[in-house]
Amino acid sequence: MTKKAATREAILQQALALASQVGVSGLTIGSLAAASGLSKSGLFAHFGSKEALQLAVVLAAQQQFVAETVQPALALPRGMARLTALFDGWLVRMEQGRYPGGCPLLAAAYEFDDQPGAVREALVAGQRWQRDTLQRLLQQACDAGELAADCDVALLAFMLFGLVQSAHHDQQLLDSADGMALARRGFVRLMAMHQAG
Amino acid sequence: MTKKAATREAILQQALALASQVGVSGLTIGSLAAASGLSKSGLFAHFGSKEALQLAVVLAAQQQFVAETVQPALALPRGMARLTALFDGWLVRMEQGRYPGGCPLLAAAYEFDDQPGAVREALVAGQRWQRDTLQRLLQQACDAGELAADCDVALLAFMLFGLVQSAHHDQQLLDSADGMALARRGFVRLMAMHQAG
DNA sequence: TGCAAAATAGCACGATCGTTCTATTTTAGG
DNA sequence: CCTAAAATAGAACGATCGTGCTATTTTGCA
Repeated sequence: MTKKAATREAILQQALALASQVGVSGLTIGSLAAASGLSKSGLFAHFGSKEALQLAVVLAAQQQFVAETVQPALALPRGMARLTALFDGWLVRMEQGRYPGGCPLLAAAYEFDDQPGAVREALVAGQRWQRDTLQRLLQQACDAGELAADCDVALLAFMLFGLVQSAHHDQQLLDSADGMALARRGFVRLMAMHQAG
Repeated sequence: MTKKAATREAILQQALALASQVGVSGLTIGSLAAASGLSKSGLFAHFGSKEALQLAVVLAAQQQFVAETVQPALALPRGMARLTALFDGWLVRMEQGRYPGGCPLLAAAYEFDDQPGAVREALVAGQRWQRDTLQRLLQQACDAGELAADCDVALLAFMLFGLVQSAHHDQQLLDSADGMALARRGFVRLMAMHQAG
């Protein structure tokens, strides 16, 4: 019983690395089986369908992001400390190349935005949660008096997410690390612009 | 001789619509042939290989973007007028759903960032040009005294591109038109922040 | 340690992929 | 209008796709 879960976990790790390079929809039972050292049918039995596999991959990516980047930030005190940790952890995560071919979730958003189904639903839910989290942390910084009380948290969350996307784009397509520095400068500037007082 | 070009153009239009939904790498000779009313081999003869087809699709998308959004903006006087026209035209373009499944070029950036070849090269070149253009227009606004002389045009271009990506993301994945309004508010705020004087 | 159960392999299937070849239709120029 | 050339269709190829089915191996428990 524990073997199945362990194998499944190993498959999903391989799948995440592979999906970051060829996309979640570019994943193939055959190639993933070869990468995992399993037979096609042996791997297939773990999921039952390709869509179930894709869904499992997306959920695994989301859980890893939360566990490795969001949770550590939430351990810090509310306000700018927590907010900065989340944003910077996000950038560090992609800077260090957590996945060889870029963030699988950002890529999947583009792949599945026109493909109705469980995968798309999971991506939407994850994205909503992420945006809400960002917004909540911004609001906490306002409440703590570290950001202006009247600042537009929805807009700020929107712009911070834009910084992350631009940084990802620069790193993955343009092979330029400048994006990270630009994103950090953008963050500092946005925060300074909405400082309390 | 003119027939071939016309058919090729028609194919590429179909291909752009299709690629915006399934991605440039999700394009299939068979499905594209069916959508174009041609036979598989008839269509294939126009390009010679799948990679050549993908490259043609990307180049067509780039040319359309330049012709339909960049050129009109360049017709306006330098400075904020031209810059605003470019940014707003960009948003209007996606707001109106120029392609049914979102911008094929943004999606292709995620698909091909790990796939070396001519397609990736074309995407990189196009992206570099676009970023340079944005930066140039920002610099013109500085030179015209409409933006602060010392403002960081590289960072501003980076952030404006982030706004566009966030808006696209919200519209395509979250089915939310709010992203457009947020992007416009972000633009206004960024410009106000760097106003001269 | 032996045995039911769980996990995996092997094989086959229809479908579709990109591509090549040859035949047929359609086009444009003399 | 006729005809060489251009454009398209049709059929076939090996490969790979996702997915069933049945055997075989491996596991955990009595």
